[in-house]
Amino acid sequence: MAMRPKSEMSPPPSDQRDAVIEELRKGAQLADCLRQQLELIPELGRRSAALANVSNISTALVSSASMLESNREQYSCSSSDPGVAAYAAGASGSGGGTGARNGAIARTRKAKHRRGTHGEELPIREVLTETPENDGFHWRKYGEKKILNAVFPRSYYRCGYSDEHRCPAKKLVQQQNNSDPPVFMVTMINDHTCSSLFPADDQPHSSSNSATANSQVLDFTKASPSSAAGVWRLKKEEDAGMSVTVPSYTHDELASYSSLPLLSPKEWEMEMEMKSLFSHHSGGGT
DNA sequence: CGAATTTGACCCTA
DNA sequence: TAGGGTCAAATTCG
Repeated sequence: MAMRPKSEMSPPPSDQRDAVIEELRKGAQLADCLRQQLELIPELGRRSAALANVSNISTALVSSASMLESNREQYSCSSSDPGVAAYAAGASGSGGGTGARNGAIARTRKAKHRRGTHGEELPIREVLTETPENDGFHWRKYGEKKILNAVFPRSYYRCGYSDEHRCPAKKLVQQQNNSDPPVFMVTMINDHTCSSLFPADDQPHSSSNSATANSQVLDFTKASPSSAAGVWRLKKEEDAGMSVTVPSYTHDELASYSSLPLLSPKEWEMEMEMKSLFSHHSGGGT
């Protein structure tokens, strides 16, 4: 959204884009079928890992489709005012539905604020997710702030390896609504420079149980119950001996949560990683 | 006991 | 001056 000026984007022809969207949808449906099959795996650890992977694939596909759709809407819309888009985002963004206009203002101001010390643009990605922690990285919370016109506080995380590896990656997590499960807006700031520096067995919390081969995906690092509902839900399900199913959603489901484009490039990257993983040793683990 | 989280204060920007 | 972002001491947790 705030990644590049629209003028720099060169959208594919609409019919071609529709075809791509259709293919992505099919992929998401197939992933869903695969997930149902994976539910039958008896071993909890394996099943959890596989389900998480499939869910990531599904989410990536859905997000990509919605991203394309969102672009189509942008190009078909004559408005070039970024504030209009920000307003649309804020209108459904703040859970109580209050203060949409002010929310838009805050967002605009924030976007300006998020620059490097020398005024350079920071790489920012916004992702809607039910599992804000489930992105495969180790995060350390360094702050929480009640945001004006937002029902829920915003949590501030930085890469857990920011000190050791000088990783500049940061993440802002804000709960969007009070639905079950709640949806979080995750804003990623800066890319990880440490991602290749910590193998699975280097993770401080080996919560990856038996699924060590995929533990980068399953690195549910600790987080406060108040700010990471996804985590407590996962833990709850584990405690109850249930399968850990990271939820995936259809575009319509996600669209009902927010009108924001559902960007998840990180998950896209993860999917690419997984594809290469599967191609190297199909089956991954054992 | 070390690591992670919480939380109020402080700083910076618009 | 208001509001968002960060720091750091205190607290909690494993």
